[in-house]
Amino acid sequence: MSDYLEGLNPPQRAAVEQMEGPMIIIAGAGSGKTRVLTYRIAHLLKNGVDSFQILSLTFTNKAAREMKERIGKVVGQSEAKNLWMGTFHSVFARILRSEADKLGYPSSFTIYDSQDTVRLMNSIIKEMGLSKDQYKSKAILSRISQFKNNLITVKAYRNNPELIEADTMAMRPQMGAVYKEYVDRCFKAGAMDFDDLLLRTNELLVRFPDVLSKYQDRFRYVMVDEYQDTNHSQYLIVRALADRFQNICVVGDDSQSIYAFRGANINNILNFQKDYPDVKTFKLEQNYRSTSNIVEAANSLIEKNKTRLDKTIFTSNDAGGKIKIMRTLSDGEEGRWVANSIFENAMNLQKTYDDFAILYRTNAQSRAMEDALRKKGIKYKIFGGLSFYQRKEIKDLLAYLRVLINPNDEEALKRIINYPARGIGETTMDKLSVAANHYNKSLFEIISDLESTDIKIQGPTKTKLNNFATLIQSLQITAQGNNAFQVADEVVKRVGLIKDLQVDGTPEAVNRVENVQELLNGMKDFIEERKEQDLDSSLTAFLEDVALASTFDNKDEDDTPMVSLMTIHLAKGLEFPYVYIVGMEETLFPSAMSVNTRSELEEERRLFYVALTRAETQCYLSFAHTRYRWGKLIDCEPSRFLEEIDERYIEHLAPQRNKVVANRFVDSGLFDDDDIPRDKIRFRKPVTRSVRNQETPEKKTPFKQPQNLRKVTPQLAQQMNTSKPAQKLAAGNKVSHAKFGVGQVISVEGAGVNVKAEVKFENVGTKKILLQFAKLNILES
DNA sequence: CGGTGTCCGATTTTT
DNA sequence: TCGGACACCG
Repeated sequence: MSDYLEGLNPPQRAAVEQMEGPMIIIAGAGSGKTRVLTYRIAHLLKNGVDSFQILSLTFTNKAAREMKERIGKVVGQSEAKNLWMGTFHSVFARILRSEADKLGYPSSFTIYDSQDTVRLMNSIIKEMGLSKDQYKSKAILSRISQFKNNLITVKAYRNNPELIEADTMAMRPQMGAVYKEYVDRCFKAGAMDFDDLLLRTNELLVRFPDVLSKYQDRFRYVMVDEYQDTNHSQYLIVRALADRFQNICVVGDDSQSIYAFRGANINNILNFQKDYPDVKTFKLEQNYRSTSNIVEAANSLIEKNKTRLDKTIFTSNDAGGKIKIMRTLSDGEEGRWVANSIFENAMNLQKTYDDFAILYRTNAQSRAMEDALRKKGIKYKIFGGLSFYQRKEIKDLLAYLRVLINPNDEEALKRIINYPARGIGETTMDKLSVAANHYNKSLFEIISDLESTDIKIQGPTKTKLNNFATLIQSLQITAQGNNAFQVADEVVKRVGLIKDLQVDGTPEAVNRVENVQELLNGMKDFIEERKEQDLDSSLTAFLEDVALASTFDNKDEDDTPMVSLMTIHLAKGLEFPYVYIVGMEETLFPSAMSVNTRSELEEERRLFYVALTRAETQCYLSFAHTRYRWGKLIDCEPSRFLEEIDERYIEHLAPQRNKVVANRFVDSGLFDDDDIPRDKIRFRKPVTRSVRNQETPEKKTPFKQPQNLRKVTPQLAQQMNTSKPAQKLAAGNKVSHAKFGVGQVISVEGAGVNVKAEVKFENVGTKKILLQFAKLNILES
């Protein structure tokens, strides 16, 4: 019956059995945190708490799903399915839908993803006539994100001279106006961005005490996982909800806080004890995951951080192998070494590729690894990067669906209004925008009732717009009473979304058609799954799921063992027997952006700590002396983090470089035991080299990517030149052109349809002209 | 209006 | 080095 308590160690068990009151579980890496969380919920349920009364917030959808499943195994699936469990964003999106009218939003509001917000910001900056160099949309958006996560509304911003001053100093005096316009436009479009899901929840709870009261009463037990990564906005929500019953349990590890860059506030966990004076604290300090060498190495590293909670991770696991450090000359060699090492380990130790992971600081580093793995014939999968749902063809279809549900969704509408091409161009769109602004209506409202405006749009264009409106309206009718899959299928057919692609026939087009097909299949699965669980399976629900899905939520259909490649951020919460952490170099890891302040550097160190503690059996670190970055070959120095690990736990695989004549490489001094102050060396900027890499470029073999993974740029088959050369044109020829007049050919380049000539015209100067189009008459050769 | 070529910026991490 | 945004021509 309560046998689930048996396998727990004393602190774990104590945490599980503590049901009431505020509590914090400080859970070191690999200390069985998920287990404790799972069992604690099961324990609550077994002790008479209603599953509807438990709210459990996790960091990823995947974590939520897994936990739900595990709880189901203890208490039964039917009981588990009523739990409110999910990410902050998905749980509160759900609540916001049911309360949307209070905030003036439609319950079918759209969730803008980052691509949508960038596009919107671009148009705002353009429309406001601001310089796009001073107002970089990404920078503006991240500033706005900061505001929102700290509950600084437009109004609050305007009343805050300090912020205004700061933005003025940063050459962005219009920041407030941009912020206002952005918020207004989202609101008009019935759209929320990621931050709005939290901000609007706060608004809801503050402005409507009865709503707050309702959810306080409902969620008598609140649990938050990865508490160290919550931002201020999330903090306030949790606090408000738990205020009545004070049954709040947060779990986290300050040493694994790695999301400060997007607003996570490590003080939320550091100060939890101050927020709830009668808090009960539980520390899970025994690591069950890794060898003691790994645990001790990680400990010796994280000790270098000043701001941390007091805890000591220990393990009774075997010592295992030491952390192995490999030094290579180039990033290419690093890749080859990793691939070889994985190959040999898999062979010698009888491991499958699932047991291996390659972790890196930046996505760009994956390329060298991919090349090497591919060459070695090792299967791999990349997490992160462009997700399935971000692909053009998928976004196009989703945009149609979004418009059906919420025609005011401006970004979706702009995306599809002329795709497939309907002859509705920029000029028309500009006119519509102006009208929308003038009449304070959405674009779609204007389009569907052109007559009531004095908009000057010509007959043919008018017809096109009317046709578009009719198409959408009739699809909207289809959308009623049909499920998500049926609607999408209908859209594909009626709109002719994949027609061009099917005709096209290039491998790339075929792939796109397959992707669309896969989305349709995905929708079928979604509907079935949701129905089984008695959950909302509407189109709205599907779109929400997609908007909040992360790369991890892709379902893996291919189960051949593959090496996992991902950024360290993505690796949090995962574990692998063999872990390779690559690119251990200054300015890469720690990132050049993070070495200026202590807190940023400490976050990088925590990131490294997270990376190390992913490894169960063996951990490898590698760095290269040269690396291609920004298309240039640059010199690199070993990361300072390498020498922050206690030597006792380290083994160098390559001869150290101090005594050898390292001719072209300036000695970084890393392995020297000299007395030169480290800073002097470390902060030296890498030198850009002009020397080209001597290695012969590897020939890329066509490679079929596994499903759902980041797409490798399709290698378009070189277009064969079947058409006859347009003209026999050579340098020196005298030619005439209808528009440019007479000139002399300077050079001819390119092949087939791409033949172009550089011609120096007497009157208009030098032009490059594609012979396929331009009619050049040869006057003299 | 639509397709193609050119130029510019990106590379810190993402729910 | 590569992809996206923009300009320009037909």
